Amino acid sequence: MFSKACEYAMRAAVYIAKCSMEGKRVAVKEVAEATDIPEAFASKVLQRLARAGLVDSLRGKKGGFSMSASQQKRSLYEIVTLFEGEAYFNSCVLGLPVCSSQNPCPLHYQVVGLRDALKKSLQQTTIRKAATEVVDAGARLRFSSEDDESH
Amino acid sequence: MFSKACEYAMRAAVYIAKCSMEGKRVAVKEVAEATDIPEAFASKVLQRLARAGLVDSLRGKKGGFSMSASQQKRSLYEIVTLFEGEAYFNSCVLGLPVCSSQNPCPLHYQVVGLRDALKKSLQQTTIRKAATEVVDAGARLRFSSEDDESH
DNA sequence: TCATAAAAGGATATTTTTGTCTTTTTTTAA
DNA sequence: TTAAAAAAAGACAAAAATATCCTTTTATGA
Ligand code: FES
Ligand code: FES
Repeated sequence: MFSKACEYAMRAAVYIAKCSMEGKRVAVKEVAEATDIPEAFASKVLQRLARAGLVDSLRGKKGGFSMSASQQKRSLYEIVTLFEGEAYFNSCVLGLPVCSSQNPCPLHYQVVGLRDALKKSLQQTTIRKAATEVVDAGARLRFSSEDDESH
Repeated sequence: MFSKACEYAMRAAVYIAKCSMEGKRVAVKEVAEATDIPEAFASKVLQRLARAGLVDSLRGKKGGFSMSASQQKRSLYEIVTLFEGEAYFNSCVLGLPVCSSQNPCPLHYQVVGLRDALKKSLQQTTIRKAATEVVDAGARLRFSSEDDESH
């Protein structure tokens, strides 16, 4: 459905939002561990999110990543289009170069509604909302997030 | 959404079904042209469909690909799982190793319904039905399928 | 000032996907 | 029986995605 990079970006963003809600800035290393992303890859993904203005980054000792309130209000849709391309939710399921009701593929009317519903769902889901799911409902960002608490 | 191979497989299968409905066996070359798939790649994809029993293939002069009535009744879902793996419609959108209501990710309840709807839709859509769309409603399997008629 | 911690950036490596080419096998029909 | 046409099979090539490593820049605080 989504590329690894995109999945990683969503998991990482939600984790950073969660931390920011708790007033905590986080380093790549912690994000990577908390979300089960290879650390070096997480670094790349976060760079990209930072360049796109979806997260703030601060270099140097005591640096790390954080999200302001307004950044937390951005939608998961923005992350997906950043990593999958703007066209993602307008592309033909059968891979035809354009998707349109004028020239539909045989699956067009079957799936176009579902595709739009997914798009809307992601547009309406803020990063903050997803982070709240983690805090309030115990939703996971890695297989055994319980492991975090051990020390 | 789907890999190229999977998109190609669906387009090719629908085209072969259409031809078989017209009582015509088709060669890779024609399938490739009619569906805008690189010919050599189409050959690989069709081999795989044939090994899976979703299409019949006949070697030699006057050979080619065809689909029996029962093959035409197979669903597009079968093609997708063949190329994307059985787990495709049960996988976590955020890439977690398992998707379950027990251990949901923060998007689980948002998307699980849509994912299941897509699954059902593909399960209920036979290859024949998609081919009928092409014949009856003029649905496309390549950008300008009108070009076929020129000679 | 200097050691340390952290992100940024760049180069490289690995794996997967996509795509191509060549040879072999099978079938048909002249 | 032989030439031609077609799929099957295998090897190879190119591109993209994923992953890792190393160096540079920036900030902090001792
Ligand atoms: S044309 Fe294929 S999904 Fe719209
Ligand atoms: S757990 Fe992520 S979609 Fe079900």
